[in-house]
Amino acid sequence: MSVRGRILNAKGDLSEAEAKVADYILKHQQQVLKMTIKQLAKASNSSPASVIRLTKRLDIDSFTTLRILLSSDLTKNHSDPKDNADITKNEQLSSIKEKLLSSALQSIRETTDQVNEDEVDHLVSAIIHSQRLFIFGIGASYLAVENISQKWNRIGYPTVADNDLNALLPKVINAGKNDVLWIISNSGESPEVLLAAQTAKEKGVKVASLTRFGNNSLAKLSDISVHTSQPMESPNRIAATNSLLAQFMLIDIIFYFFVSKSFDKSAKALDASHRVVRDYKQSLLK
Amino acid sequence: MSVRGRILNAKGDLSEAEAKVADYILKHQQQVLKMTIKQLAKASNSSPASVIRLTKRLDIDSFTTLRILLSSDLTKNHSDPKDNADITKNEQLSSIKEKLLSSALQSIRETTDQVNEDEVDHLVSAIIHSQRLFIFGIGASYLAVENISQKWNRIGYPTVADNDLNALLPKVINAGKNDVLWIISNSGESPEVLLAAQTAKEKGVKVASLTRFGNNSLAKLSDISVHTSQPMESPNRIAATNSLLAQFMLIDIIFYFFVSKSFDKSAKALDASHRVVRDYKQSLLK
DNA sequence: CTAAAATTGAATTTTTATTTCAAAGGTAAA
DNA sequence: TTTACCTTTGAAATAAAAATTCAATTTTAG
Repeated sequence: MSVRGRILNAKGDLSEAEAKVADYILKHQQQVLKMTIKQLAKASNSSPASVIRLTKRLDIDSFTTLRILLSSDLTKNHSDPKDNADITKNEQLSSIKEKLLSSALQSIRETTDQVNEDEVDHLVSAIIHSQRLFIFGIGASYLAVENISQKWNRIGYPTVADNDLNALLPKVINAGKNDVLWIISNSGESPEVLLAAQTAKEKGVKVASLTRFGNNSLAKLSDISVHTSQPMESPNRIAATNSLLAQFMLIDIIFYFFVSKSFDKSAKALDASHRVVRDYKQSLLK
Repeated sequence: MSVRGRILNAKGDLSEAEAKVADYILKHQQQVLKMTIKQLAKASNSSPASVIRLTKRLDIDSFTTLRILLSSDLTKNHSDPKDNADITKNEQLSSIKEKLLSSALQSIRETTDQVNEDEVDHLVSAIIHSQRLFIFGIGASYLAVENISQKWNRIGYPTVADNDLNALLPKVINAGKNDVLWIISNSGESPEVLLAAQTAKEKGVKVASLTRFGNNSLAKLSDISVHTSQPMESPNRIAATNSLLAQFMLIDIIFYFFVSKSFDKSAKALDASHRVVRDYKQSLLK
């Protein structure tokens, strides 16, 4: 995993001094490459000991190794300077393409990079052992809800998808321990989704969430939480777009992991689904 | 210049001991990354002093820098050989991630690459000048329909989104020359979408389509057609997934081109939409 | 309010990088 | 052949950097 991914993943567990170092690294990756521990400690207002503690916490064996990883990351992600540029008036199509492509690639790469394997594992197990799977999300996140719903339906795990709290709550009230409610929310702060989560918890329904990275109320409330990468500082307009792609990427990863884990049942079902849809279309043509 | 390049360039000027170190580095780049000077000296049958003399001769300021350059070189030249592998039983999450990532990046890159600028231009003009925009798609493509609908709604162009022919046809029957029907279909061959296209054409409604690349009936029927890249020969299971990401990427490109072209109206509306949703959430919290 | 645990950076120790330097070997002119 | 003068080399010394220890301090839990 990349240094950036490691840092974002560990963010919650870092002490204050460690977090200062981590922030400095995120913001000055290029410079850190050429720094010694002492310099980095000074630049980030901490101490050499904290720098070392951070590297250990990131599961990197030495500061030297950290620099090597960082160098590799920077080469890999070497993204054009087009970064972070917002869309402007009367722009050329080619310029828009470049901007969107570079930020899309970055989002997708980073999201994949920082997938938390344990959480995905929990989520997949929870779904496999659940009786029913409820999925909830509003606004743009409802697209992710639909996507999840369609995918799991295709492998023989019927789901209940909602984007209306009034429709969801009665179902949740009557749900129980063997059910899972998976909530999608980019910010993790919409009152609607928080209410849904709270209600589910009170009924003993297992709550999973998919949010963007970083502290948010929904993730805190959830039993299981997975994350998309937080776009660096990409402008408002593009950010919304990237979060969708990132959500879809993450869903794909989770879905295919699920398929792989329940292969005998799921893969067969998936192939059968493709076949039945094709046959249906054939019959319509006659 | 890469470390390898530097060494080959300097080859003639190296002393015997320096050459031994240089050879060792060329043959064991990966290991050298993790070695100290002393270890490298021993492994190459020379001395620490010779190692340093070599780095200076290569015009590299320190051994630490040499390692950083080497790390970058290795990353740059490491190409991903994970093409076309399907998901199998009980696979590691990391392996699934790699497969999905590499095929996702490819789809998105290719789709962006082969955007037909003229067609996008036509489509954008048609929408700008239209009275009403109908969007239609079934199955997984309905996610793209919803995505388009939400995006244009946000900039003050209300849309009519459907995934049910029974709901769509009555609307199309009563539509006219100034309306646009945009149909999303990966294959471009579903009977439902072909029927929708035919009906619209008969009523003089302009038909746009978004399909995968290559000959397909829907594209032929359409007045305007845009394409996602045709996945090379990626296996069935992953292909479905990639086509969604590619559709979304293409939609983003078209959308932001649209925003850029109608900037004064759209950008303002977009920002206002973000604001009004935020305010609404604030009010719910009180 | 107190005891235990966690956090922190100064100081120290350990390790690594770099420089120095004397020995060894080579070369060319006398 | 001798001698003076390069060049190369690695052992040893030095300098620098990395990693650890530990006591002081803050935070947390009871």
